[in-house]
Amino acid sequence: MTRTISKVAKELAINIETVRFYERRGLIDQPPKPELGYRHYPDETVNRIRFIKRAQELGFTLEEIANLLSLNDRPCAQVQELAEYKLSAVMEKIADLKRLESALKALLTQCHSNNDDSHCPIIDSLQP
Amino acid sequence: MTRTISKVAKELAINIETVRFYERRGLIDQPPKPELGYRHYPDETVNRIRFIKRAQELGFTLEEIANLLSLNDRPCAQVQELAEYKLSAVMEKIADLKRLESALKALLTQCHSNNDDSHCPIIDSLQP
DNA sequence: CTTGACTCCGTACATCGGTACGGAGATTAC
DNA sequence: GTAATCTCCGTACCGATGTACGGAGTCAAG
Repeated sequence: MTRTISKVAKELAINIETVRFYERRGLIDQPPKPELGYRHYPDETVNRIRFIKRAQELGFTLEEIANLLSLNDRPCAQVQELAEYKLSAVMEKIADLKRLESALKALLTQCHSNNDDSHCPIIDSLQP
Repeated sequence: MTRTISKVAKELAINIETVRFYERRGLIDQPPKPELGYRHYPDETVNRIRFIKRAQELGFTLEEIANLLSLNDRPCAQVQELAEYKLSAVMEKIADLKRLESALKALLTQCHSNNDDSHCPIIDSLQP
């Protein structure tokens, strides 16, 4: 059951280089190099990378994920704190984007009621 | 009325380096260097940078802004198209972030009804 | 005239999350 | 046994938007 790096990558549908990158970042351990042959990767590594990928989907950065991994079996309160911080960042970003959405919609509305194609309300709004 | 680069930067509350960066990117022209002394920047440059900054607030990238600038006095339809594309990107991003928001909120709710601090539902949810 | 502030220019560095490359050695398939 | 594939390792690069640095020239105030 020797799982070389390419097996890991295939299993997780990621790039070999990404696995190495996570090793360099200290997110996963690099297994020892045997006297003969290639390194082989335990289940734990695969599970850890799955953890990383799921946490990424929740919007955590690799640095925050390193943090989460080190908190494993640590106070739930600390994990909560990180999640709450992330939630507030997400909510703020949503608010920003909604403002942007409104501004763009308003400008487009102006364009739609404009019948002079050689002159654009959006461009006007950007002028000094 | 000589406006050197630092005057431009101060007037717009940006960095000198940023002005130079926009020159390198071709977003603004670099004024000719006089035989004696420093370059001086016309009103037009200041206005152009204001345009750039406003367009950035609407979420356009520098590349898109270069596009907008070149469209100045061009068909409104082309500007609209860019704005519509940008609007749809913004809306998609909002939808993504809302999904994320829900997921984080759900996890935090689980944490709040958890009374064992040494064990965290969020961490559990990330495990294989 | 000297000192300090400003400009000019090219280049390198920063972030974030990877991706690409290249050469040497190891392994596997036929 | 030989060819094709894989691994290992270090390093460089991507895109986006700047920021920082260093040395030489220039200007302005006292």
